[in-house]
Amino acid sequence: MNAQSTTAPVTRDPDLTRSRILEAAFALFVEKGFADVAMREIAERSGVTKSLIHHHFGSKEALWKASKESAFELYAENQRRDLMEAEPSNGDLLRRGVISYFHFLKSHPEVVRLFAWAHLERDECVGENDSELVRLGAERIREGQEAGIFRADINPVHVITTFVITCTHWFEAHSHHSQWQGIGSDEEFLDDFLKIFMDGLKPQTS
Amino acid sequence: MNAQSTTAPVTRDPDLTRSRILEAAFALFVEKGFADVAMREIAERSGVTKSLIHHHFGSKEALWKASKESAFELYAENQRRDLMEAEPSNGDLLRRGVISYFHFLKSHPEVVRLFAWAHLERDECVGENDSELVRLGAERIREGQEAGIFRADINPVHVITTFVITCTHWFEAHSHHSQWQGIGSDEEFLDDFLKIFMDGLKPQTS
DNA sequence: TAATTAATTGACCGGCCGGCCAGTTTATTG
DNA sequence: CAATAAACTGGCCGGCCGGTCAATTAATTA
Repeated sequence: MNAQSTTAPVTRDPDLTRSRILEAAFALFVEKGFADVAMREIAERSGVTKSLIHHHFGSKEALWKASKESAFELYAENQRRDLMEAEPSNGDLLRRGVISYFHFLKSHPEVVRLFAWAHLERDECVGENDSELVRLGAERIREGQEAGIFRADINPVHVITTFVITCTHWFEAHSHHSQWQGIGSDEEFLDDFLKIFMDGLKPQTS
Repeated sequence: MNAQSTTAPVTRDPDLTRSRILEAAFALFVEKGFADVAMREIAERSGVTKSLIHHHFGSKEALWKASKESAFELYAENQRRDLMEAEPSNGDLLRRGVISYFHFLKSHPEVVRLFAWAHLERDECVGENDSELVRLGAERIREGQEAGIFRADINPVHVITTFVITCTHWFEAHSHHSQWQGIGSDEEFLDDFLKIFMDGLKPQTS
């Protein structure tokens, strides 16, 4: 036990520091949005000086942007995997896609909330980022339409939009409709939505 | 032209003042949310002193609450009218309800945004306020199910939830999906959604 | 009209905001 | 090992924050 043993053995790891800051900022932004988070809070939560945050990220805005980007990475990674796995093009493909999307959102409420904050500040990069994914999804729908699996009188992009919107807002406004008498659980709602959605997409006889 | 003619003829109207303050606050809260609005801005916009706002409303939080309530009044008034007009119970009733709801949101973006802010701060009064409306709507669906107009294997509340969620999020996340290549106009999306929704609700043969 | 009440003002408060800067300490490099 | 760069700290800045208060002015009441 030498003289220095009382002070922590200070070893530096800039990458770890950076990620710790981002992690803390992310959590706070998710919870309270950009305007209501103070740099001081982020500093405290990440166990780091306020100045050090500026050293690594430059400004609060930059940190906010980085948070949004890391949320989108989570999102995009999952979506890409979904599209890859979706190779076997049986009729059930879309159904499984919706279920997978729903459960991704359910298990990643941070992403849902961060996107919601971004929407309110009319952030456009969110849409830029996943437009390619939507394009791919819509292409699959179009194929299904040509194969006679889905009705052909609907814009394929609107098919994707419909289920994306429904899943997203189900979780985004949970505090709202969870108070509605008689409303079911996540799974029960998903089941009912899928009945309407999948049957509504069938080629209509009449 | 007497000596006082240069100074404004100061006549007081507390009610007008109050509503001017609320109007300014409402607009700012809609645009930037609670945290990012300063009392000073509200004062400036309404042409009134900051102290006077406190005199009339007490605090920033109270003004925020008043804004949310006035948004809900707009919302509820419209919904009630919709339900009243919906007396003739032909099969087309639901379709017209959805269309009406969609156009209400389209013409009241302030309401959409204020509700979105409220969701993010996990405000629960929004849901409390319209749960009665949802109950009435769900009752209509249930009647339709008993009459054989709608499929009976779905929770009526989920039918209401599905279209409310879709319409709301369509406008809430406009900045997001408006960037998706090939997406249509408001009306085109509504048409396509209605095709899926209405046909998905029909009693299924298979 | 005198007295009381309510609307309105401007100056002011402590406290927090994001950001900066001059330093110290550790790591890297030559 | 010396020198340079990078990580990191604490203290400080001007400015804005929501809120208060005493004083002034207009409306109401007796």
